[in-house]
Amino acid sequence: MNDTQVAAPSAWDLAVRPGFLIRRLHQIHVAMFAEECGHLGITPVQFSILSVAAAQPGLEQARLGHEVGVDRTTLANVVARLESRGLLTRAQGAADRRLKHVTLRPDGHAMLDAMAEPARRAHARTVEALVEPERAVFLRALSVLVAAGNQYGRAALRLA
Amino acid sequence: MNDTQVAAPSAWDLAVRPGFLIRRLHQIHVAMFAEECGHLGITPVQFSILSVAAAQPGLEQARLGHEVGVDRTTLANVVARLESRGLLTRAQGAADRRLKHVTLRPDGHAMLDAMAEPARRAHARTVEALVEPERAVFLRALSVLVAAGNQYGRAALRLA
DNA sequence: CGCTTGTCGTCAGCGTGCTGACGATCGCGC
DNA sequence: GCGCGATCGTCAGCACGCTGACGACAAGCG
Repeated sequence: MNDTQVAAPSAWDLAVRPGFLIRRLHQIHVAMFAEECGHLGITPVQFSILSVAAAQPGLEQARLGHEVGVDRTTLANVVARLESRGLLTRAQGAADRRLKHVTLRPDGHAMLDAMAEPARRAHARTVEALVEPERAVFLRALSVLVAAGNQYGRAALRLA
Repeated sequence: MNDTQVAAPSAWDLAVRPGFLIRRLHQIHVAMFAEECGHLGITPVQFSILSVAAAQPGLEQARLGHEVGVDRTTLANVVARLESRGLLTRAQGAADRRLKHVTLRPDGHAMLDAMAEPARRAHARTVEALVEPERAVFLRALSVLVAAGNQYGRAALRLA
């Protein structure tokens, strides 16, 4: 071990800090997603929201946020953008008037269809550099870490 | 196999999309980092910039951005914040007057010292849920993916 | 010398993600 | 019925990260 004194910054290279690598990989994935899907003007988060909204029509914003791991404030912004583009609608709840139910419109379904193939490519390319035994291990480890840390932040997933 | 028609969104669960997991893990790490270091008012990106600026005093903004994988526009914002807090200085270059050389001030070094231990904990906790053989494999895979995708986006690392 | 090309820092603008706060509403206990 | 706490959506404000554009400057070329 070293003296706790030794804080020589180059000794603790950025490239070995897990959080640093995760941030960079996220940037890389977003760039690849933009390359594949940019012409459609949809971001990864918007794609996730459309996917869940298609699978569970009428879901209210709070639950939708839990499904996609998006903070309710952020979700309101993103959904507002998608609504203004005519991809979905927000309807105030009848039983509980606090809720706003989100439902895809035809353009939203069409967008999902158009995105299926390019989005699949973007996700595949993100982990393409790993050869097969490692890739599966990596993705499993990723799932483990996300499940373990799910309670952190405002955007905890519902996790079934 | 399915008809390409079948776009049933729940069939392609969010939780198996690599990019989705990476985004969530990044959120989780940021939350853990805030929990450990929030009282110091420093974010992960700011910590990376301070680290590199300490190791390579006088580095200009462009190179600094390449070292930390931060777009030059974003870097200008972050550095401006750190400067306004007195943690570093920006000095216009003498030889090349386009450049702005970034150098840590004493408060910046003190901040790095104060952050060393909590930041180390935040990074460790991010991958804590993996037991040892898998953790090393995961981190190596992360490095491989970052190296492979480094050229994407505006924030490519210099990679030695 | 002047022109072109390229780099560096900056700006405006947008999207994601967080905090802290607020009004509106619901459910519970009384 | 009424108040109390909890929840839902929203707002203001801030930090990252990107695009496209711009002025300032450097370096190469004719």
